[in-house]
Amino acid sequence: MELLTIGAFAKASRLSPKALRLYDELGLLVPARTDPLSGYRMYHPAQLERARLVAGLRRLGMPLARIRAVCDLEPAAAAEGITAYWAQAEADHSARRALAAFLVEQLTGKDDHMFDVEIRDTPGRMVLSARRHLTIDELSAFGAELMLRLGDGTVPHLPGIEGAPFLIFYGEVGADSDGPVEWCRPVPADEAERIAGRFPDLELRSDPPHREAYVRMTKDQLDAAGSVRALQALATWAAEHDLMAELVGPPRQVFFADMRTAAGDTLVSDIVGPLLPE
Amino acid sequence: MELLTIGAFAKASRLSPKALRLYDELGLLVPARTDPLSGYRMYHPAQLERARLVAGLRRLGMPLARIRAVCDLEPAAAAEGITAYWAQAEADHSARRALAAFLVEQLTGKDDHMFDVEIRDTPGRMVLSARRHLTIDELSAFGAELMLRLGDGTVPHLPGIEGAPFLIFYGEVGADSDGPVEWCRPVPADEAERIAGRFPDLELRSDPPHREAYVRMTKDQLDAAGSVRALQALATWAAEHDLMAELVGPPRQVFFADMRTAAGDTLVSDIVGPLLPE
DNA sequence: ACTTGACCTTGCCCCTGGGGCAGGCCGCAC
DNA sequence: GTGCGGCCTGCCCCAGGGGCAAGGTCAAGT
Repeated sequence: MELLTIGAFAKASRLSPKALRLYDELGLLVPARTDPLSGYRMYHPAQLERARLVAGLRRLGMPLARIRAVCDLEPAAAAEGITAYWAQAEADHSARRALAAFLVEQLTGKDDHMFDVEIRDTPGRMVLSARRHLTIDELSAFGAELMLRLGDGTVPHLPGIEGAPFLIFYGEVGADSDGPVEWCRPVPADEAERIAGRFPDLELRSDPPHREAYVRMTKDQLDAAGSVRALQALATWAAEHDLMAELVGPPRQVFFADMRTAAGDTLVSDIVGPLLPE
Repeated sequence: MELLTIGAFAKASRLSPKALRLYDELGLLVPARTDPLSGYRMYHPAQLERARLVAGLRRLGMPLARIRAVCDLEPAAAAEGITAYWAQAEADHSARRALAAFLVEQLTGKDDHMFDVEIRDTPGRMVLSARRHLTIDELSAFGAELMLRLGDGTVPHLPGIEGAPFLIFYGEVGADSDGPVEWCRPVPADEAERIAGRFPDLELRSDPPHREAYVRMTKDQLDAAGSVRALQALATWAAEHDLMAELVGPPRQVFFADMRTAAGDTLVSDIVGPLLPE
């Protein structure tokens, strides 16, 4: 039951001596004894268990700092830590899988539809809004519930496109990224205070007037890939028209038709890039 | 249709200016024009397409060198390149998934069976061997075919464990790693030449005498996780007995029972770590 | 004509997780 | 003693940028 030199321990643990020196320096896997004169590191065979765990976690791609945290837990908690890490890794991987499919589809040119970008001036108006962290799955459910509560019979709406409810994407929204997003429902200015009193969980604020570029989308186009392509079309359009500096603020999505009852090829929503006013 | 500054192009492509400068330097995405006096980089809107492809591939984790190769292909070939890259990423990911499950299982202690390590001296003998690159799926099929050709009725075998066919793992073997491995079938020395003449695709060589440590495994234990744990047990044993320096050479697996007909709890195979003789 | 502020440039150091090498000890066998 | 192999520290290197500093540019406002 003697101690092992770094080389022998490296062989037994399938870690490199270099890595073992690094882990020593970081306090992640400290040799049982270090000769004060020669500096030789000596490891105890019982340290193999931890060394193998470290090696395994590194092969999973876990950063050393997190490995240290996991290793300092009891086995059951460590297992949970690994499970949690791996769940995140799975989520990241499936996001990348979707991206890979998107890129391949773009390149094979299966969907070379060009979006038409339009421009319009949107007046300032009061909105009732709710800001949340939501993934893409929760997004439409939350929106539907909100629009039900704020339906035409309950709350009067402004005429035209500026009366349509919209969504502001302050951050990326995907299967595992969650915004934040803000659902907004325009309300007539003269009744805004009264209406807001009936919805204490919603914020009343004003959305300033601005110009905006938008792409009109059918219901079928409104999947994740379609939204990305619409946003790209907006950016391309702005770049071509020397308007990138004016393209400011988080993107929006305006819903002007009922998503549940619309046919697939019906225009239902605008993907919007706010521009500086004039 | 003016040119864009690096900042505007960065916004439109969702790449950072820093990354764009790097890609310029690497020749991956060279600005349409670089002012020779000021050094200002100016990008054409049409370059957005390539920039977005680069950004997407980076998000997939593809290295810049490979991105350059992919981007310089025609779209169809580039799509194939991405598909190939992603297939590898999927394979890596599922290997890591298996490892994560293994580590969690180890920590939750569901299988805390301790292997007994034994030691024996194996005499030198002649072997007929075939060396191949095989994944874990192909391994047993190839072995079964070989053993059928070299069955007892066809080729005489040595008595005892040293007559059993064995496998040498020169490299890791998994779902996506493929060795190489070498199947070996011991043959009597005095008939070796004659037998070898009948199998021109097999190599006749001598396996030198050596001492070896081994773990005896039941059929049920012989999955990937079990083999890993057996190899770990060998290394732990060697470490505890101050024999790491003697534990040399690639690991082996000796098959002394018929894998197809054996019951799950029958001892069928030894996982072997060759030691230096004496 | 100036100033101001936003934007751009290069250059440097930082990060992770090591690999590889140089120069210098250590320890063991002969 | 004298190799030889193993071990030590220290240094530079990699990808793929982030961040900051010092300084040049550009366009708009005064």
